[in-house]
Amino acid sequence: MKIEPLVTQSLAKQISEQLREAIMSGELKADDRLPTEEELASRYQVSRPTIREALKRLAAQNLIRSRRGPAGGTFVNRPTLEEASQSLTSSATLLASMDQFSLSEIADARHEMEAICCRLAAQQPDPVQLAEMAKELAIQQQESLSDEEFCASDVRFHRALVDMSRNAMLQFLMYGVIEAMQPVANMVVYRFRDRQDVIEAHKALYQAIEQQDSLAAGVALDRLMVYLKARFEAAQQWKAEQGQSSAGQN
Amino acid sequence: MKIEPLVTQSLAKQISEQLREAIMSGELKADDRLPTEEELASRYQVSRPTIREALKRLAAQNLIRSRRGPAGGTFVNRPTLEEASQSLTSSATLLASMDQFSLSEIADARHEMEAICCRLAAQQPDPVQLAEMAKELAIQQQESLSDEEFCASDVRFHRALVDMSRNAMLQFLMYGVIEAMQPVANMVVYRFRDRQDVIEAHKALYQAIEQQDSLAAGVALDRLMVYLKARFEAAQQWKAEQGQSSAGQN
DNA sequence: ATTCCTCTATTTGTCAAACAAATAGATATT
DNA sequence: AATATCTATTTGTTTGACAAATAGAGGAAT
Repeated sequence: MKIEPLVTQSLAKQISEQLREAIMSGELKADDRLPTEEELASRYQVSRPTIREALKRLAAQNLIRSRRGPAGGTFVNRPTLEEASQSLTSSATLLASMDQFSLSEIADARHEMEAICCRLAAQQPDPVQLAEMAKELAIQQQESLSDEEFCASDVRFHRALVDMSRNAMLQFLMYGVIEAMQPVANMVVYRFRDRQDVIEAHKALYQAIEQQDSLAAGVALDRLMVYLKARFEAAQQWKAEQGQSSAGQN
Repeated sequence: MKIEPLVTQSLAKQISEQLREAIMSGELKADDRLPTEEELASRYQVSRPTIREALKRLAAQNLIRSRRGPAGGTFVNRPTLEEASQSLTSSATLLASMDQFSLSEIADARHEMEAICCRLAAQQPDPVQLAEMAKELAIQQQESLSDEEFCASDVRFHRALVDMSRNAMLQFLMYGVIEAMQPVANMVVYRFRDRQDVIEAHKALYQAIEQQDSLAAGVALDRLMVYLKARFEAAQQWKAEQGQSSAGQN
């Protein structure tokens, strides 16, 4: 006689799993409207709060959205690369904050992966993204730029580079990885001299890709990444020391 | 006069965001116990169902777990690489199912990224993972193996390779990417001859890494990946045709 | 004294019924 | 014809209650 483990999971969890399957399998397509909460409740033979908990689980994963009113209801979301990347970022940030991996590992992974993008980009650079990079390069040279704005432009510059890889999966991953480094990047104080160094590296990167010179692009990226990694580590150490001393003061 | 958009978000969403912040910032550490639902309700001045909805959102993201009874309650989860990779997989699968990117893009991304892992692994191969790879290699040569078991062993083989990169961030990403390809991989029917080809490539890969020959490892991986990609595309096309004809029959 | 059982208090899981708030569409008014 | 109002529908939130699991305390039997 085989004893089955019964279903001891909460009803809400089971229902949300079922709906999730339906969405993933394509049974429920983007922008499809789900039955009303009341109808779902009667169909699953549970109460409305239980249905609501199930729907909230899905909403937390950005799989559905809800609107009130007639013609309102619950609809299947079309996931965007952007949102998916953000959830990847938050996973990575969480893992990092729980010491599952270090920031230097993130930096190394980014370095390696961006090198791929560099190579792919240099193979057939796209004028649109090239123009984007040039634009950000110009922005970065404005001396009045705040540190936040400089970082934001830096992110856009690298995203344009990633876009040129013409591979959406790589984009999805890289957006997430780049984003995951922002908290540290924003901690770095860019003095005038530092910005100049970064901009020079960006320029070299831009020109190499424009000229379809993957080798030079790789070299320029290496230079930039090694430089950034050193800055990150310094910033992180500084932060650790601050934490130490302030902890000591308490 | 500036009109602020007020807070039109649902209470549950706001609360879950606040708790999420607390977890991410480290204010709430792993295995910490949250206040009871009732206490949270009174603290936030909302009803218990609202609190529950907020908690369910977090539960859906694997950030918390709940147990009934005294000494029960809601606890902060320690996220694992494994779980995070699974959520990455499901994001990727979802995006793919919604045509945000194609399976060939996933395959290409995996190819490029696994090449990185190969290079890193060959730099300083780890005996433990090498033994793991050898073990899986032996398993794959059993002729009685079912297709599913062959695929599962294939996954473990590649994961061992990825582990040798000694970079947890790359592991996290690669586990997800490899997993994202499984639905297609499982569709492929491996005839005897095909398995032999795959095993040969695995052998070459294993030996190259063992001998710290990154170049040879790269070549072996290229061979394997090109081969697999061709098989995947064939399987995918076959599936599309099946869908077409069965759709016509209905 | 030790082991086992039962009982109890605590906490999450589920339900029911109701009202609030938003909103699209119909209807009435100017 | 344009605008304002009403109404029906649907999600958002509250209250109150009971069910189910479970850790720990206390008692009974060996």
